Amino acid sequence: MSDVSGKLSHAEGADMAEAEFLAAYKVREYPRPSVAPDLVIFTVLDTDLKVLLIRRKGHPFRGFRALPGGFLNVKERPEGESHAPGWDQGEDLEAAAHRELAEETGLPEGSCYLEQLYTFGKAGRDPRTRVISVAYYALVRPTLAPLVVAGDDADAADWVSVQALFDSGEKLAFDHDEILRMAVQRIRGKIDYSPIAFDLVPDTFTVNELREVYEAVKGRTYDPKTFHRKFRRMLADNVIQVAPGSRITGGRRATVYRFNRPQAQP
Amino acid sequence: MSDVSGKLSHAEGADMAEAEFLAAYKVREYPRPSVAPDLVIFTVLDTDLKVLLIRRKGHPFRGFRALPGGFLNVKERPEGESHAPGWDQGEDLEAAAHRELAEETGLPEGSCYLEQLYTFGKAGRDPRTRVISVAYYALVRPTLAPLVVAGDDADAADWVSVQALFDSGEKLAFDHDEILRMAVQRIRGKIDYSPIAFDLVPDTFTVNELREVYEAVKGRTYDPKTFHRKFRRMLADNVIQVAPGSRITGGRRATVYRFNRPQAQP
DNA sequence: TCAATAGTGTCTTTCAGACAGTATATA
DNA sequence: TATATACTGTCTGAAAGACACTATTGA
Repeated sequence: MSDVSGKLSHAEGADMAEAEFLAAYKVREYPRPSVAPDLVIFTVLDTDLKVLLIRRKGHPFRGFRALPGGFLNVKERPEGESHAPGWDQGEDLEAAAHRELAEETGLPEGSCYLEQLYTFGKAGRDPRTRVISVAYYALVRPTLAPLVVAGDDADAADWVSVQALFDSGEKLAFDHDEILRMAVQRIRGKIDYSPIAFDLVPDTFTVNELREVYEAVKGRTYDPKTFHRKFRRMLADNVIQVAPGSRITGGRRATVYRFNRPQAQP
Repeated sequence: MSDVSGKLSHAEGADMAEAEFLAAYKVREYPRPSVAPDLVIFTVLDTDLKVLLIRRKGHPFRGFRALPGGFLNVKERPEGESHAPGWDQGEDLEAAAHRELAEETGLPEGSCYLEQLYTFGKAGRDPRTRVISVAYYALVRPTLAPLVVAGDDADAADWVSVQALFDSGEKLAFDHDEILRMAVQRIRGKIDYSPIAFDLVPDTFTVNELREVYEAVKGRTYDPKTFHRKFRRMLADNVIQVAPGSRITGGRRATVYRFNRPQAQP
């Protein structure tokens, strides 16, 4: 059940050396699906969680809003045996998601947090052809959000309030409602035990700015004092550091902080 | 970037009604990957977390252990326009995972917990052809585990101790080490805030049996009294109920309980 | 009676939510 | 000085870890 030998029978394959086997291997001719990385791109603007949506100009779901997405670039195996093994199979799935993110937002690669969400593979979810959608979610800092190209007319991308969208009952294209709901659920859960909130504030931020991000994501208020205590714990644990300078917004001068991004340990 | 119109130009598509568009739609001829549901099937036997592995009989990775898996059945669109829309695109991705699970274990569908884990899509992860692996993990009750066919010779499946496997440094086929590690990490995290432990005990169980499952999954011990308190809270919250009967294992008679599976709310 | 398991009570720490009040800036 | 924002201290309750002890059964 788990082995596939293409046009080689199992017995033949088992008696050959690996390099020989691979050189002789032919892809089975069964139909394959398209694989599409779709993106749920979030930011927080005006203490409100927003998602980047495009308006579909063609069928199907013409006129509906949709999540931006694209297709995974796959390369076929070259005919000559000389190329195998180690031939170029195309781009990594994650690289495709990063590429799409950069194309859709116009932001440089690596400027946003990106993580895989879930893979959606119901038959018929795209009426044109069989498509497996690997959904990713991305977090864009509010300082970068206004730079996102809001309307090169190929696909006019807009920041849409998630709450307003849910309240309106507007239906998205394909199964994108389901994808969006799952993404919101994911970040609401994840913000409690991982530092994703720091990818939704500017590089330096005040306590209240961080609190407002929590409130926007969770869709509820936090007691400022209780939040301050959580903040002080993070400071004590060296998760955040005091940054130079300060900020003022109508009252007392506020300390600004910086997230102490943990170094990748090798 | 996000729209695909196959062999129809964008402008043509935009001026047609949806049914017409779909009838005229032709699949673009770009290469596609295979999509493979791979399974990380866990059980707990002798207070030890086990995973079901097969031994590969053919290239590549001949002789290595691997996770069981298969391929998603995809149907191509019929040529005649009469069939569109609503033609059969093949099986749902999740259905493919359930099917594979039933095939690999010999257990009836629906007898195990199954959940999507992550999608692995590095180029070159399968040297034969481009494969996107959608990994799922499954939980098999210890009462069912011995029924799993341990050696129909196509792919001799075995319950392997996860800890022993990690300690041995044995390398699995493909990127299955990475998949297994992520699956273990997932259930270790998830057991703390969701009722997956109840899918790793018999239908009725004692407090200590449930504790042993936690210990096996988390790879650490729990203070029996502290665990008992957690258990009493679940009883108070009606998460579990006292079941008829009792069990005895060499000492005092133990009460048996049943998980009060929450009904799916419509 | 002994061994083995089942089950309970209490202390301590940690953390979150909910409360009122002080400090410092602009206008 | 008035007002808006930044920041602090304390009480309470929920839950987890770590401790010693009692209860019931089979051998």
